[in-house]
Amino acid sequence: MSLDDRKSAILRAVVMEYVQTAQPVGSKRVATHSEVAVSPATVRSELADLESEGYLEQPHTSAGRIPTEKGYRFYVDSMTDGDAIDARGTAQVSQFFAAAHGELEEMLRETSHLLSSITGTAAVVTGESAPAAMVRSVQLVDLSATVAMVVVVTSAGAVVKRTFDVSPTPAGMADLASAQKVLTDELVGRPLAEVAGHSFDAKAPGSTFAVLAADAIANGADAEGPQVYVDGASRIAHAFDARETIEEVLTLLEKQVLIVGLIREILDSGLTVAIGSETGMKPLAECSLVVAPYGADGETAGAIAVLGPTRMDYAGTVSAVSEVSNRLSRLLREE
Amino acid sequence: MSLDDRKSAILRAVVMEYVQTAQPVGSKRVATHSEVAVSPATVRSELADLESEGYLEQPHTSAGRIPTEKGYRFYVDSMTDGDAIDARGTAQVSQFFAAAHGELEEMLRETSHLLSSITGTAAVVTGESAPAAMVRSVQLVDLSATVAMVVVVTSAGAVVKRTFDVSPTPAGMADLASAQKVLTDELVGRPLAEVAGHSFDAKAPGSTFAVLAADAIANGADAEGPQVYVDGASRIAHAFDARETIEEVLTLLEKQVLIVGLIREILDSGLTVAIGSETGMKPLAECSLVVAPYGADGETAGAIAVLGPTRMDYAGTVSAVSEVSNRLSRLLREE
DNA sequence: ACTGGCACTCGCGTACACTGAGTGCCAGTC
DNA sequence: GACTGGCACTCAGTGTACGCGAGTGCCAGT
Repeated sequence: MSLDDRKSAILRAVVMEYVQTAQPVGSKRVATHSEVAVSPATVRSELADLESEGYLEQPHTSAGRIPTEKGYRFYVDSMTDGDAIDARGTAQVSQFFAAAHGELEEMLRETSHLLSSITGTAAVVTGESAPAAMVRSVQLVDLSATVAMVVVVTSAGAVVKRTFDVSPTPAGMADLASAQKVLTDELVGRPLAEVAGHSFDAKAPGSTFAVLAADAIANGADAEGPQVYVDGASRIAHAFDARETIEEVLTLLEKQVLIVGLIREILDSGLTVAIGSETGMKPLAECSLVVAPYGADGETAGAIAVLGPTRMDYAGTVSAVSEVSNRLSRLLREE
Repeated sequence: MSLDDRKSAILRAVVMEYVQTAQPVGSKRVATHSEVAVSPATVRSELADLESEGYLEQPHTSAGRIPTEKGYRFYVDSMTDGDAIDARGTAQVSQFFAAAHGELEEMLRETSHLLSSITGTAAVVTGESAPAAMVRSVQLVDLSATVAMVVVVTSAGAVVKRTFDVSPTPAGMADLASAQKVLTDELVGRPLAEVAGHSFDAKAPGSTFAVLAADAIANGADAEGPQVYVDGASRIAHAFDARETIEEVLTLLEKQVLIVGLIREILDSGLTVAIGSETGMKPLAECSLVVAPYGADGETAGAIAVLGPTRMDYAGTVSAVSEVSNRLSRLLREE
């Protein structure tokens, strides 16, 4: 099934040319602007073969060829690391991570911005999914006579907070304090996910409060899910001409439904490229998604992804995503 | 300067018709589809007057009229509360606030979603700007040997967190605890803004830590600014046909530069409608912005806003924004 | 003061021819 | 046998011409 060298070179040339110009590319162009040293007529014959094998298609008879999904897929699979060299982007990434400061959430937000600006399209970064983290600290704060708030700090430095109604039980500051002690004693060091199932000693002072607080946190952790940072959504408007497509893609980004599939995608494999229908989402028929996990010590902390048109610079994007994912992982490891 | 009754009625009819159909409206249409009971010829004469006075314009000679900014402005100024009746929207708002639960940030996020879905365009909600809030609780958490985190809960239930490097001072858990006591004693009840200028008693145990933590918080509060929730950005793609416009507006929403001007806008006045160039931003030449403050007890906690095309349903949008702002304020007051 | 009528203006859609990029195929060459 | 130049063919895109129709401004009549 693999193509001979010349076909492969021609296909790669077509993809690269099309990505750059957004115009169907013809035999003459390939013959001139690539390392393939044959005449247009020969190229034409090869192009016809590639088309019949499904790697290319013609918008109409008298036009050049554009890659099909299969064509892109071949191109991506045949990419070597040599394609990835992009000094400007790498420098930008290095600079960014050198200047990175402590706040994780803030940094993830900025990471999405970085990725978007390097790749020139939309970027998505997901944060650590809450349930996996350990409880490091629990604190109760009374906000009013009837409402209190429980604040949990996790091992990753994330904060989960949740208000709850204390009116059912006659409240007092002392109860709050003892409830906090109960919570601290029993929950610190355990995974956040276990808070839901934890049973408290009903006799301990303040345990009624503690239960309320734990319930609140458990509900909150379920409801919230992982943090998601999106940047460069506006660049989607640049990539397509059909307003309808733009709207659909933006809606998807906004709903953050995307990331569900996205996270599943990278569970086992590492850096993944999904092209068009491979994303499994109808509105993304004309999009490609480059995803990579990040995390320290084999643990996946989250994912970074770039969403762009199928007609995107795969070499540059893949190298950018890969670079960012590595640096991000290293940073987490050092902390 | 005010228009006579008939001119006014005709102008209003043109605006409403144009908002609905997006087509330039001609004399015949006005004569038929409105309460103005005169012949098209008469309407034509009036339209010509309105045009020469700058309320309307013609895309080209043989087309109908569309409102100018001045025309929209007149329409908005002449709106009465009677225009605002929209049972469906009101019901939706009521239902939303009846089901509202405690978490402020979460609720503001959902509020932006609500506004966007009622009005069918983009919505922006800003949260309380941090510096104004009171410190309700301070807690220190050690994350690693060299990094600690300070978590401040404010009176509004917001959480400000910040990591800082403790390596300069030989650390110990005991110091952390006493630093926390110092911070709690000295800061609770004060505005967050004053944390920056606060001077600690250098002799107290843990005061070195306390200073580091306070600095971290002060820096963080400066850097972060108010929370901003944007929803329905994708709907912008629906409103314009020029990809360029879409991209510019989306970029603006993304950069959140918008909200700076927006907040200034509503400082003194209450609910405000800014039409086209009135927004003071070039990319918003074809947009209008409906802004209202919300907050309890005369204190402005934040702003809610809707951003749509100049050709928008002002009556419906204004009533929705006004309704949401009122309900939100009431909710805050009750807490 | 309003109205009907009329000549006029233009954007828009259709029709049509022309151009040019690109193709497939074939005969000729190395 | 593989490659190439040449040729006829296809067809999107562009420009021009033209009729249609919506809408206008103006004017004379009520």
